[in-house]
Parts: sequence; structure tokens; C-alpha cells
Amino acid sequence: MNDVAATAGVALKTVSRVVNDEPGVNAATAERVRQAIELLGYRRNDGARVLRRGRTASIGLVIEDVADPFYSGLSRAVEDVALRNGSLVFTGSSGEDPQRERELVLAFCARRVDGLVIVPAGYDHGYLAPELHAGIRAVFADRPTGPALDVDTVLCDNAGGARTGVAHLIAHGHRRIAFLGDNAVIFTAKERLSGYREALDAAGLPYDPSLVSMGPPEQARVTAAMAGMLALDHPPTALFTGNGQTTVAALRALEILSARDPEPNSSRGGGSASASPRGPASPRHSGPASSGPGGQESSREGGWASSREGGWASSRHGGQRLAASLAIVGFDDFQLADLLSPSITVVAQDPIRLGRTAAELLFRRLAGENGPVERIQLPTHLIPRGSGELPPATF
Amino acid sequence: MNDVAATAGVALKTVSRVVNDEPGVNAATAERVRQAIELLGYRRNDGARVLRRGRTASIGLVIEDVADPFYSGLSRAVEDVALRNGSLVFTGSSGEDPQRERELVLAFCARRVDGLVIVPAGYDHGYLAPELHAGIRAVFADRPTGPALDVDTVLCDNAGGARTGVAHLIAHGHRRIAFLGDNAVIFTAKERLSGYREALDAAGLPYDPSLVSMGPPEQARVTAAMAGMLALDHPPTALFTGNGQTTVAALRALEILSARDPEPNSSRGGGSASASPRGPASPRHSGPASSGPGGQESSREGGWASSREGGWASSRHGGQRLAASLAIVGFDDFQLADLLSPSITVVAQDPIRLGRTAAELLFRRLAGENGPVERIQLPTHLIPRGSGELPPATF
DNA sequence: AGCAGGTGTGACAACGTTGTCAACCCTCAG
DNA sequence: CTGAGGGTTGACAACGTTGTCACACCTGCT
Repeated sequence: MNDVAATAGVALKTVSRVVNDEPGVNAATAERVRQAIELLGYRRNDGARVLRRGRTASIGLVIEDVADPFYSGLSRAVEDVALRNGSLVFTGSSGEDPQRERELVLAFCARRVDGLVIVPAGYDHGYLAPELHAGIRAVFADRPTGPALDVDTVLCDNAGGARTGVAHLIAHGHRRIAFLGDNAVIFTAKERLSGYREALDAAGLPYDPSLVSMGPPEQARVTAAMAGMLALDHPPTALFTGNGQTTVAALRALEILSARDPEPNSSRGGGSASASPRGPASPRHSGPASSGPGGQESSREGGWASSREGGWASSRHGGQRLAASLAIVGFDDFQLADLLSPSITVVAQDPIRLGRTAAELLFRRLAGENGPVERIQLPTHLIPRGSGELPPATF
Repeated sequence: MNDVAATAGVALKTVSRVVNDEPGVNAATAERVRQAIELLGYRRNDGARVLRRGRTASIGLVIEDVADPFYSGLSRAVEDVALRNGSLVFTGSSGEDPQRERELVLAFCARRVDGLVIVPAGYDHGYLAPELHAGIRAVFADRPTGPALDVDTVLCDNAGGARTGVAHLIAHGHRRIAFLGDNAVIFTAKERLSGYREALDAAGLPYDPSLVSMGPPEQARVTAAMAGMLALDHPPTALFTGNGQTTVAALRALEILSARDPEPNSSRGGGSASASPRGPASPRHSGPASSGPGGQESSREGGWASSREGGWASSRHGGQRLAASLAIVGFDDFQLADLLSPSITVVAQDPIRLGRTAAELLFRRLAGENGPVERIQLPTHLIPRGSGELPPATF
């Protein structure tokens, strides 16, 4: 800017005025300055500007993993709202690691972002208190923080959604309904489990711990859990899955279990009357590369299959038939849910609306709105597609 | 920092030294400073630091849409590399709009990011020249820029991938192969079309424009294009789709076309022997919310169905049977491709590797590596799963 | 002529850091 | 006792902006 001023033969401040379209500059002078700017290829340094003015016109977004469709939708929504508000977005994936979340948040704060949208990985956000005190606004999305921090939060109706989904299965005649959820330390997983129990309670059905399995949505774990349930004396006739990744893993598990000794007329497992040959798909390529640093694929075939096969194969029920007729409702909608056979019934959240709501709330705060802390709950939406309307299997 | 210095009874510079773990500070003094920092909840202002030091330790990432699984994978990879290099990431979605891309890039440059990873929407990046001259490094990913700008680029082998995929169909006996690609202004779309033609040429097959349709992957357009092709005198027996979204749209189109008058034993369309009822899925909810601002869903049912039904329904071939037996290979892997019936054969790119490669190249440049401009091409990978190995239908 | 009020311009400090350099205190060898 | 040298500390300028204030000039009025 100094150079521009020298070139144009004016003072620094005049250049600043031209650059910022401030009034009170002679048209001729302004033109001279603009030419100098053009000539020198000058671009204002927003870092310095920010230092002087206080506001950075940027926000930080911390999510679990951009590569997860749920969060990437949320991400895009936040981005759009930010753009509309003239703000840039720092994005960071915590990978469900509270330590990394903390580092990201603090790094964003050190850059003096105006505000934060956080999908928290941990519960303890004491480290945020000084930042909030220093004037950085934060909105929690998808999951709350502990009660210690009083801060705006936008959630989905996790319990309600799960209740609706499970009630839907009950309404279709199911009495033995399994629940496959994410790691129990995760807020949404707990809430959905609560919803599951509430629906059972409301229908007067007992809660059977052997029908519930919580843990990371890794294929090996999910497959093992399902095989175990199907081998029970009183196996489930329906399954409620607690999130999108778990739903997909469960479907793959059914495919694996059914394919072990497929029935000729099963709708699952490719055993239909079509002439389509099962391709020579090697197991390593059965799905698109997962987001994280691998590890999931390698365990799929080895891990459970060898260790549990005996137990399950000897089940007196014939697990294959059970697997092929299991009704399913999943929490979270996902791409192609409608093209599977049967199509998958889901309880849909709206990640875009979630992100938009959180970001808009943040910008309202930044604009000076100082009402009481808000706690917004967004509705979920049951989408019946077929898999959730299957009747209980009887053999 | 001033306050901290005052509280601790030391000079500004000493606090700076403590904060930055510089050597040469008495342990007792350092401890006193740390206590003052703790007491006041002080956090270094990285903006000011950046101003003084020159490097911002941040990069900008401009992609088409974070919500697209391909780009969100790329995104995550870039993020991870950046984190490893102690850098933060500004993310922005251009939405395939050159103007918005330009705004984002310039905004990032104004913040003095150290470097940029750009998936360009347009071809003309003249506006970047001054920035590059000013020392900002840039790496183009997935698509190149025009020849005017000499800059590092990481691409996939688009033509080669398409060639492989189409050759695969030819090897399975197909002679009439349709190509459904993205908008022809997009580099990758053009390249893949070239690969398609090369494969035809290599096999001595004619190029038939009536089997080729390029345009945005909207459901209505894709459905119409496919219906038109299936109604031809010599309809295609196989289809190659030019990207993930188009593949999915094509599958939905087949579902729509087949379902219009389904054959009892078709593997597609839910007409299998299973007892699974088609759920009462309303058309508005057939898929998860698409990323952009809607518009796609509403047109799915209305747009084409009413205007073209007559033409297609009167086809002398019975489009349903054609649709049900069409072999498919798609460019891009996608989630659940392996769980459809038949599973979908794809030519897979590796978005994570793409992002990682681009980001690592960027950071090598930032570390001072000054070799000639690099142009890296990543391989693609054919994954046979079933849909690409179907034989040509004969009626 | 003198003065109010407006327009255009510039000098200067400040934002919160860090790099440079100098000063201080101590210890130890000459 | 003197001086060299290391360890510790601080004063100051600079990074590139913008807010504040003041100045110079012009216009139109009394």
C-alpha cells in the first residue's frame, strides 16, 4: 500500500480510502490511485486489516469428518450461510478425537475467528470458557456440550426419531427388535438408544440387552454383533440401526451372512431369477474407499468369519433365512437407500437444515442479538420405503 | 500480551519468548509469566503474529461442492496433510461457478494464505497470475487450467479410465454402448468422452452420436436421455456413465423405466420372488436430500415422464426389457455400489489420494522445492462387480 | 474582508506480535 | 582488579492496515 501511495503521489490514507470505497476522494485522485494499484498488482492484506479492525470475517467449523455425507452436507450449509454473511470458513475434522477437536478449536481461536460452529467430539469444553469470555461466539451442532457451558445448541430430535422408527416396526408386528448403535459415549447414540427403549416401553415390550449392541460402525464388529443376535434362541425379526454408517454396515453384514449359503429365492444376496452373474468382485473392493485411514476393509473378511462361523452355522434357526427376512429401519437417510431391494426405510435427519440453522444462529449472535441461550431441536422424518414394512418372519 | 507483561512484571519481549518457547529465559521468570498467562486467560493473536512473520500457516481449498462425496474425500485428505504441516484450511465451494471460484480464491489470497489447492470451475485463471507472482503457490487438482498458466497440476487418468471401462464392455460382447456424461464444458467430462471414443476406435466400432448425451446429472435430463436411447431402432445394450452422480441418476432412470411395466422376473425394480412389498415411498423422498438448493427432486417425476412417455412406450423393442438388461459401467466408485443387484462395476478414482498428492505437492513447494512445474496423473482402477459383465441382451 | 461550512487530503498512532540489537548481571580467567 | 563471555532481559522498530484528528483549500455568505 505504501508503494501504491508513492506511485500515485498521494498519502497512505488516501489509498486506503480508495481501496475501501470510502467517500470523500476526488474522482481524479481516485483514478490515479486505481491505476497505481493496477500497475503494481496490489491487493489489500486482510490480515493487517483484521488486526486493526478487530473483526476477522471468518468462522471456524469443527466437525467429525468432512468425508462423512452427513457432515459434508452440514458443512456445505454452513459455508453457504457464511458466504452470504461475507465470512470465510476454516474447516477442521476432529475424527471423533476430543484432543484434536480442542487443538482445532484453539487454533481457530488463535486466529481470532469471529465465531465457531462445533460438532463436539468430547463432553468437556472447559477450555472454551476463556475464549467465550474473550468474545468468541460458539454454536454447538448435532451434539451438546456438558452442562457446565451455557451455549447455543442445535440438535436433532434423536430420541424422538428413534422412537418413531422403532414404533413403526412395532406397528408392523415386530416384537423382537434389535438395536445396533454407535459407540455409547456419543451423545446421539445414547439418545437414540433412549428412544428405542421408550418405544419398547410404550408398547409394553421388554428391553432385552442381548438385542442391543453399541460400538463403532466397523464392518467386522457389526457383522459379529448381527451374527450373534441371529444365533439367539429368540432371534430378532427386525433391526433398528442408530446411524447411517451402521445401517450400511448392517446391510453388508446381511449380505455376508445370507451369501454364506444363499436361498434360491431370497430377495437379498443376488439370488434372484435374473441372469446377472455375481461379478468376480474381490473382497477388497466391495465398497468405495472408506474415509479414514483404512483398517476397516482388512478386517471384514478375516476377523469375524473364521472365529464365529462355527457358532453361527450351527444355529438351530438357519441364520440365512433370518437374515434375508429381517426388517430394517435406519437412522439417517443415505444415498441409494431407495434403490436397494427392498428399499431401506429410514428416519431422516436434515444435515443441511442443521448446518444452516446453526450458522444462522451464529451470525445472528455476531450481529449483536443477545437473547437468552437457545436450544433448538429439529424434527426428524420417517421415510417408509419397504425394508421397515416387512412383516415378522415366521418359520 | 501487554497485560501479561505488566502482570508478570517483565517486558513484552520476555512474554513473547515464553509463549514461543524460545530459549534463554530464566525458569523462574518463565513460570511467573506462565502464571500471568493462566490468570488472564491470554491467547496469542496469530493474526498479528502472521503479520509480523509473513507466513500465515494456512492454505485455501476451493472445490466444487463439499457435499459431493468425491470432493469431500479430497477435502479430508487435504485437511489431514495440512494439519500434519501445521496449517489450517479455508474451505470454499464454488458450485461450478467460475465467478464464485474467483471470489473465493481472491478472498483467500487477501488473507494471505500460503498456498491454494484449486479444483477449477472455469478455464481462465488470469486473475491468479498476480497472486502467483506475489508468491502464493497454487496446485490445481482434478482439472487443469488453461495453457496460459504454468502451474502444478494433479489429475486422474480420465481418458484412460474411460477407455478401460468401455473396453471392458466391448470385451463382454457389447457393440452398441451408450455414453452419458457430465456437461461437456467440464474438462473431466470431455476427457472421458475421448476415452470412450478411443475404446470404440480401438475395437473398430463406429461412433454414433445418438448414443451419446452430455449434460448436468439431473434426474429428469438423464431419464429423458436414456429413454430416448432405448427407443432407438438400434438401442444400446450397454451404458458407460461419466461420473458418480450420473451413474446414480442412470440407475434411478432404469428403475423408473423398468417400473413402468415391470417384468415378473427382472433383477431390477423389486420384482423378485421375495415377499418384500414396495413400500409406500412417496416420490419426494426417494433419495436423501441432494446437496444443492433443491430443484432436482421436483423435476424427477413430472418433467420427463409426461412429455416423453408416449414416444418411449410405443417403442417396438419394449424398453422395459432393454432397461432391465442393460450392462453398466460407471466412472467413479460410490457407496453401496456393491449392494445393488447387480452390483455396479465401476472405474474408480481415488479422491483421497488425489487430495493428498495435491496437498503434499503444495507443501513441498512451500518448503522451498523449486523444480519444474509438475503434472501428475493418477491411475484409475476397474472394479468388476457384476453390472459391467452382463452379456448383451438379445430378444 | 472575514468567517462558517464543506471538501479533499495527510500525519500519526494504534492493532499485537516478533526480529534486532543493546544492556545488564554474573562468573571466571588473566 | 579487569575484561571476556555467557545468560538473561528489555527497548524499539517494523509488519500493513485503519481510525482520529487536523490542515489546506474552496465556496458562498455576511
